[in-house]
Order: sequence, then structure tokens, then C-alpha cells
Amino acid sequence: MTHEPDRLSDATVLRLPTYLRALAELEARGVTSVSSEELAVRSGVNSAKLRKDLSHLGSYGVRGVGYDVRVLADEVSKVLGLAQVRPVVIVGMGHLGHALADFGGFATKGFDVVACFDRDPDIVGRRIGGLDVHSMAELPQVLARVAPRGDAIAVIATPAASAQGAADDLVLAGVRSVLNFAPVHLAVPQGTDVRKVDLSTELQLLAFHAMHRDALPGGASSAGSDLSTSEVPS
Amino acid sequence: MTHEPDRLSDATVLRLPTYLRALAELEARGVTSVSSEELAVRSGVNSAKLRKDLSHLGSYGVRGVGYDVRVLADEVSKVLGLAQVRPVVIVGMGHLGHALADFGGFATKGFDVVACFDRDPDIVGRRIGGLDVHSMAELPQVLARVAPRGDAIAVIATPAASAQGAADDLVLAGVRSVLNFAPVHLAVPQGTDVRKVDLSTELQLLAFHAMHRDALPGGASSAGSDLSTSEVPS
DNA sequence: TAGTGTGAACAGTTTCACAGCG
DNA sequence: CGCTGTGAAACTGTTCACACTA
Repeated sequence: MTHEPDRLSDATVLRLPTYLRALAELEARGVTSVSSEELAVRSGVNSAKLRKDLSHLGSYGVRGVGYDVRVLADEVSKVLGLAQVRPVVIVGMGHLGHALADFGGFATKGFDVVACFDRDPDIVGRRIGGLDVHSMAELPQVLARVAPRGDAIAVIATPAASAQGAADDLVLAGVRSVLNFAPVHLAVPQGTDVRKVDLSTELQLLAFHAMHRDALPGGASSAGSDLSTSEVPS
Repeated sequence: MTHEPDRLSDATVLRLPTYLRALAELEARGVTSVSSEELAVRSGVNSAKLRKDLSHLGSYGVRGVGYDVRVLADEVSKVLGLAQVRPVVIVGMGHLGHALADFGGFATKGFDVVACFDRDPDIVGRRIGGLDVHSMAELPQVLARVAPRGDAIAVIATPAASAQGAADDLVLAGVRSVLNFAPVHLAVPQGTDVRKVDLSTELQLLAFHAMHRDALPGGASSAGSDLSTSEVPS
């Protein structure tokens, strides 16, 4: 159908989820067409970059008009591999794990939390977010049942001290995609993909930027991720 | 004392917190000296990059020996602006806000959670993580009291629909550093620094990498953030 | 001699500016 | 005419390889 895109750059892939969210908002509001300029503002990037990113997926825009919201959203979803729902398991049912299990936002985004685990016997057996909490010993069996295709994504929400052990167990059980909320660098075998989300790191980056903003009043601030000036009209 | 460093690149600053954590671990273990190679492995980067990053801070290593752990940790902390403790306020006391308020890990890292807020009258007045939950109306007064120097960092942990409103209130109250957990792009005035942490985005990136790993069995995986092969000896 | 610090080559990313199309 | 798609230029970041020094 559409020409197979040449491999997408890391930088481009990193921005696709942001575009997808902006598109979903527009679609929910009944907007059917959008220009690169408007979509760029809503996504917090400049329009040339957005156009170049999208051009790597193929030619989905109409010159002089813009992009069809529905068509583009579908295409980005497809490229990101969201065509079918992926199972997610959570390890570590403290406050954070609890928050993640209860959060309904995944379902709409192509993910489904299908199991959760904890090491603490006091927590094992409870019901959280509609799921039974399993012991770590049950991990291989439960995983084989809820994600028989071996495509589960694991979220590590344990304390720092338990995270490497949890990662080892997960890898042993065949998991190859891990989202790590514990503030440690995980060592995993090649072929396993780890992404890290770390609160302290984010705060430290904000502190750094704040310091330089105050020290150098002349310059505008420059954020690591998001920065925007204009209010978005409803 | 040390020559004032030329401006650090964004990419370098982004890695400093990671180095700092690795250094803190080593220091806690009583290690006093470390080579660029070992510190690099523990941080998940290659040693040339690490040396170049550190060289931008000044010359803190000893040729033929390595870096003094204590000295380097202090220097990195200083550069990141962690010399004095920064106040943090949390807006949105759902499960996530609750988790953040209870998490003690900040204190050791130069941050102190000093107040929390929620819009819901059922939650206002409760005590969470040793703090009273305030209403949003109290934001300006409370902020002036707990962060009189105007250097507070705000964490937004509200649902997506309330996040922009919360951001507006915070900006009005003088906050200029925001960590946003809500899955929306916030519009803020220039001079305000927003960093975004988004679960769905992270899962989508993992899904993308997983799809390409399975489709192209030849290549090694390449993660957006972390990837490592070797176990770190204790 | 072991390991830092760094210029120089390389790779990747962003921005510019405009041709070309609906 | 307006807006996409895209080469080419500018910039930023990474890797290499080795001079240099404690």
C-alpha cells in the first residue's frame, strides 16, 4: 500500500506519541483537518520539524490544506505498533504500583494491565484495580497465561533495592520490554529494552534550569522537554 | 576557584543526575576512587562520552588513576544546583500524588516536599505524608509561606482535564518550574520551565521498539534511554 | 603505565527556504 | 494562494584515537 518507510530516526519516534495525543484530542473534538502549524503548536515543536517527521511515514498530507486528523492518527498508531493491544504487568504494589494499576488511561491507548505482583506476603492476595496481586514465585506461570505470545511489557515500581532482582526474574520469565520507575540503573542482557522514569532526575534537571534562569536574567528559559508560549484556543 | 565552565550542553546536563547517582552509590559503599570506564558502565554510557561530559565541568580527574568519588560527587551536585534544598509542592492528591508525597527519596537528593493541594473538598484537610492537604484557593498564601524565595518546584499529578487549570494557578502564584505527570501538553508563559513525564508515551516507545525487535531478528535492540549488558559486581 | 583530557572526524538532528502541488 | 514535502545548510552531539601526565 503506502511505500515502506525508511527506518525512522530515534528523535522522530520519540515525538510520535506526542503527535498522536494531540491528534486524539482534535479527533475527540470533531476536528477533521489540521495544518502542520497548528498540530506543531499543540505538540510543542516547530512546524518544519513536524512536517519532516511525518514525511518519513509517507505522504499523508494534502498541499494547501493540511492533514486529515483521522487518517494521520491511524497511521501514527500503526507505526507505533498500537494496532493490537499489548499486555502490561506491574511489579511492586506500593503507592506507585497501586496508582498505575488504578489508572484507566491505558486501555484507550492500546495497553491493558493484566497482572500485578509483589514480594510482600501482606500484599499478595489482595485485589487492586480489579486484579489479584500475585507473589513473585508465580511470575512465570501467570505471565505464560496472561501474555502467551511473550509480548508483555513489565513496569517495575519496586523500591530501588528490589528493582534489579525483579528485573532478573522478569528477564528469566521472558519479558523483553521494561519500564523502570526505581531509581537505579538496571543491568539486563542484550535484546532487552529498558526505559527509565526517574523523579529525582527530573527534579534535578528543573533545579539546574531554575538556577541558570535566575543567574542569567537575559536569556529565555529552555526546557528539556516542553516549552510553549501560546495558549491553545478551544 | 575552578575555572568557570563554558555553558554545558543539554545532552550533558541530562546525564549528570545519572552520574551523580552512581557516584552516591559508590560513596555509600566506601569506594573513594573510580575510573571513567567503571563509572561509565554503572551509568549506562560509554567512557569517552563520560570523560567529555566531566571535562566540561573542569579537570577533576587524575591521569593514570581516575576520579575522586567524593570530590566529583560534590562538584556535580554543585553544578546541578543542589547546594541548597529546594521546596517541592504537589498538586493533585490522587493515588499518584499520594505516592509522591509518601516517597522519602527526595530528602536525600536535595528536595523537600513542603505542601500539597487538591481541588476535591473530600480530600482537602486530610493529612498525607505528614502534610495537610490544602485547597487550590489557598495556593498563593501557602506558597508564599513555604517557599518565600519563589524557588518552589511544582509537581502536577492531577487528571488530564484539570492539569492546565492547575498550571495556570501555579504560574499566577509565581511558580516557574513544573514537573507534569498529566498526559497533556501544558501551555505556559515564556520563562516557565515544564518537564513532562508520561506513562503512555513510554509504553508506546517500548511497543515500537518491541515490534521492530521482533520484525528484524538480526539487529540488537537499541533503547531510548538505558541499555546494558554487564552485571555490576557488588 | 594506566587512564584522563581533547582535537579532529563522524553521525545525527534541526532549521531554512523554496519548489511543487492541490 | 496556502501549505506540504524536501534538498541543502547549519548545528549539536558522539566516537575515535592519541598526546600527555601523575
